[in-house]
Amino acid sequence: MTEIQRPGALYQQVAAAIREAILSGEYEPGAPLPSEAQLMERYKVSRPTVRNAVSALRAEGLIDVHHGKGSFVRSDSRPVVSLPGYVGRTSGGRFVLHGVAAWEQAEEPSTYRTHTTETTAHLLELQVEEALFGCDRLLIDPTTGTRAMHRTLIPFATAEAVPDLAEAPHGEPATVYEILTKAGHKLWWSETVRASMPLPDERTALRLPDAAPVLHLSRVTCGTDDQPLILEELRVGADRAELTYRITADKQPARRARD
Amino acid sequence: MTEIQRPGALYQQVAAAIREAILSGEYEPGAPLPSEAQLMERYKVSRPTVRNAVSALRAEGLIDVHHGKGSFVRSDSRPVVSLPGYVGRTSGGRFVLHGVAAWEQAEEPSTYRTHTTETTAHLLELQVEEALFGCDRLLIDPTTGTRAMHRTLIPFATAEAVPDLAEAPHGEPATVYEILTKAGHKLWWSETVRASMPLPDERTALRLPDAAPVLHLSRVTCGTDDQPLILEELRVGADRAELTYRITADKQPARRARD
DNA sequence: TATCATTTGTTCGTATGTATC
DNA sequence: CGATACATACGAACAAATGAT
Repeated sequence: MTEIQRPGALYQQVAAAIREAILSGEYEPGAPLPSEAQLMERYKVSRPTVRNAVSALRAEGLIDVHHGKGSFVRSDSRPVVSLPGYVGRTSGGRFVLHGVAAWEQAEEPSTYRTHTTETTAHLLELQVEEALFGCDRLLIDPTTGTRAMHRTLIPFATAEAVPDLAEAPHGEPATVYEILTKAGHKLWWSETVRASMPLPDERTALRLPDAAPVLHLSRVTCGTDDQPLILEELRVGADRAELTYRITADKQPARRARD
Repeated sequence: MTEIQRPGALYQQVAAAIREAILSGEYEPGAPLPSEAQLMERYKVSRPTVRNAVSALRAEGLIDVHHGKGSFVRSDSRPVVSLPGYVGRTSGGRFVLHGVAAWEQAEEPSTYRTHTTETTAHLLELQVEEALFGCDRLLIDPTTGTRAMHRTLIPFATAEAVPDLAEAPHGEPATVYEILTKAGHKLWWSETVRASMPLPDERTALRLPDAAPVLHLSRVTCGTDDQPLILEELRVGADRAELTYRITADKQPARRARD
C-alpha cells in the first residue's frame, strides 16, 4: 500500500503513484489499470479525484481509456511508419507525395482558395493574407492503416508564371513537380518539421488516440530563381509516424540493416 | 446568444462554441475568455461542465489558463527557434551540439550507465537492454530562453574500440566527434524526428505550457564501417522550436531571405 | 502593508447515462 | 438481462493566486 501524502494536490499524488507504477513496469504495457472504484478504495479518495488523476495520465499519453472497459497502459512501441525526409535528393521532380509509404487517397482531393497564414507566408516568403490555391488530400497507408492529411499550396504568382499549372490546378504533387520541371525550373527544396496538438476535426480525420501530437512536415520547393514556388504540407499522427533524414553527404552509405 | 444544443455532451458543446469563437477571431489572440462564472451564466451550465469544456480547450492548446487571473487565447505565433537539421553536411566532425542556436549549459552534465530501449536499440542497431554510457545536458538559448534536453548515448562497443572516448567518457559532442575522427573514422549520420507529450519532469525542465508536444531529434553517427557509433538526442518543446532541413543537393542555394 | 473581491484550483458528494461483456 | 466500468452533470465548499483597494 503506497501511502499518498507527498506534494501538492491529491489527484497529482495519485497520478504520480500510478505513473511510477507504470514507468517501473509494475503495470505492464497493455495491462489494465485498476478500475476507478478500486483506485478510490486503494488511495482513499473520491471519484472526482481519481478521475482527475486518470485524466492527467491520459494527457501524458501513458494510458488509453475505453468507455465501459477500463484503462490500459499504452504500449509505447516505435512508430509503425518511418517517413523518409527528402531534402538533399534531387532527381528531377519525380516525387510521389511524401514518402515511400504507398499512400492511397481516401477521398477525392478538394481544391479551394485561401490565404497565407503567418507560418505559410514565412515559408513561401510572402506577406500574410496573400492569395493561394489550396488542395487537400486524405491519405491512408493500407499496410499499416496510418492516415495523413496532405496539402498543396500554390501562390498566385506561381500559377500565373506557369500556365500549365493554372489549367490543371492541382494534380498530384508528382504531376505538379513535373509541370514545374517542364517549365524550365531546376527544383530544390527545404523541409521544416513542427509538432502540435490536433484540433478535434484533425483528431477525427487522422484517427488519433488521446494525447497524440501531430507532426507537420512542410516542404518548400524553389525554382531556378531561388524563389519559393509551392508548399507541400503533410500532417500525420506522431504516434504512428516518425520522420527520418538519411545521408547524402560525402559518402553514399550502404543501406542500413534493420529498416 | 449562441444556444447550446447540438451534438454529444454538454461540455463538448460549450467547448465547441468557445472554440469556434476563438478560431473565428471573435476572441482575439491574447484576449481573455469570460470567467468561469460568466460562462456558467452564458451557457446555463454548472461549473464542472464549464471547467470540463475549458479543460478540453487547454488540451488542444487553444488557450492558456492562469490561476487567479483567467483564461487567455493563445497566440499561435511561429516558433522562436528554428533549428537547422544537419543531415547532408559533412565537414569533418566539427559540430557543436545541435544547431546554430548558441546553447548554454544550464548545469553540469550528468553521466551514467543505462541500457538500450526499443527505440534506441533500433537506431543503434543493437539488441534491447544492451549497456550504454549516457550523458545528459540541460541547454538554454539565452537569446530566446528556449530550453532543450540533450543526451549522448555511447554503446560499450564504441567506447571499447576508441580508448580516448572511454577515458574522457563524455565531453561535449564536438569533442566526441573529434575523437572519433582522430580514431580514423569518416563520419556520416542520419537524423530521425519524433514527437510526444512530455512527462511531468520534462515539462518542468523544459518549462512547457499546456498541450505543448516535445520534438525528439535523434542523430545517429556512423563510422567508416557503416556501423552506428553514437546516438545524440535533443528534446525541445514544439511550441518554441521547429526543425528545418535545408538544401545540399545539386545546387547550393543562396541564403534564404527572411531567416 | 494589509485586506478584500475576483478567479481558478481542488475535493467532496450524488445521481444518471452509456458502453462493454 | 444484469453487472461492471467509464462518461456526464449538478451542487457545494474551501484553498490558493492575483490584482486592486
